[in-house]
Amino acid sequence: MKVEKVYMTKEAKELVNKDNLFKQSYDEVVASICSAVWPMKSKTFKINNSQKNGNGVVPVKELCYAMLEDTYNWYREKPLNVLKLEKKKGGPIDVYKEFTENFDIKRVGLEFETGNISSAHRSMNKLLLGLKRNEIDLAVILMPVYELSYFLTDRVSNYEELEPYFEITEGKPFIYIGFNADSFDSSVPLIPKGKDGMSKRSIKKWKDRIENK
Amino acid sequence: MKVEKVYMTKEAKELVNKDNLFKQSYDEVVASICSAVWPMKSKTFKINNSQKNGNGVVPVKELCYAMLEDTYNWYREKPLNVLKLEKKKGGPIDVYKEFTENFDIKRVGLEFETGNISSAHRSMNKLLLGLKRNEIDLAVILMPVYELSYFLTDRVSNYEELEPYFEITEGKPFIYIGFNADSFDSSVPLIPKGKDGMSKRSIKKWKDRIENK
DNA sequence: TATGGATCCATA
DNA sequence: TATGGATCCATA
Repeated sequence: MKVEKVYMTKEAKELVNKDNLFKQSYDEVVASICSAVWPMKSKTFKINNSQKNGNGVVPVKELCYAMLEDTYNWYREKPLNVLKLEKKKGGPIDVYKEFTENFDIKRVGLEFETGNISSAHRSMNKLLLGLKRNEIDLAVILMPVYELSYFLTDRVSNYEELEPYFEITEGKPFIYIGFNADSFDSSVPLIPKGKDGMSKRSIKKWKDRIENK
Repeated sequence: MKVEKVYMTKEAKELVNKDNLFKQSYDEVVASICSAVWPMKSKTFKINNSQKNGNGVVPVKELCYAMLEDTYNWYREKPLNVLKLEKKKGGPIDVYKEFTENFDIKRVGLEFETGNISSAHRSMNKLLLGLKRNEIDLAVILMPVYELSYFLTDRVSNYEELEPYFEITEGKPFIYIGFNADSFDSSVPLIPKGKDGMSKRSIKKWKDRIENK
């Protein structure tokens, strides 16, 4: 996969340009999404472009998650304290890592969005809440660009459709990353839809880290 | 239907409490949602509570829209200029009215949310964008409370699930209204799902108003 | 039961 | 084609 479009708010640019830990977090996210391939044995991500909305989305995230968790030690499903402690409703942040150097700690929250585009708005709002409550220091949203989403399940999140709303996060350290397939090829297998594509790899959850302490 | 939970940001309270036009807009929304009934000939809204997620949602909005449009002259599908003029992606605001008195004009945007809860986040963000660009002066979101949503299509928007995110709109004039059925009754018909419930009533669109000028 | 998601629909 | 929505799924 390749990164095709990136938008950083002014605040995010500052962090990434001037701080090594934030720079590292950004680089890890980019390296992880770039590591995704299709078909499984391929060295690049080729998408079957023979039919609009022909491919499912579930396997798309697998290799990226694997690299974030296994290579870079990010954690999955970090609950927001604001929701947990105040007994409010709401689920965890998708992917999370604390970068430390001496006594410095930088917390980065990432949402990998392949759900319905409306779901990307919830992700934005969740990350906004995390920033507002000072539970993360940088927010990142990863999603397909339009050109790729055209061949995935109808109405999945895509960079271009969320773009008009980027300005809502002005003043906050927010990064939006749009990725695309490396190539389009009508001869590669379609990515299966439904549960067929579910991976069984056990995920590296924040909860488990906490409990094992 | 009855209004069961209401949250107004400080800014919204000020507007509604101190300004007759804003007060009127709020009253019209409340009167309209309260006018919804089920079954069709009934005088109140009775929901079949015999099975979780048993009822569809489409017909729920019909009477409310009808009253807003026909009795109170609200318009449907008002495009945001920020999206239209700047050629950005994005659809219109669901319901809209300009209240005028002498040279005073108050613009109210309303989203009636019965889609997936994630869709309510998009509605929030769209209204935020409208406020930010000074295209509306007050934002309102109408949705079922949890107790009612339990008997509607799985995962529809509900007041309680959006509630933790209300604080994102702090500092903006925002009103959240949660409505509930008047009673629960396992003998009334289930509200049909799918296209069966579609009404054919032609809606009062902002576009048409503009074009008829 | 709670929550993020995946999928396909209806209409303009 | 574009966009909001409606519906049901998978997992904890």
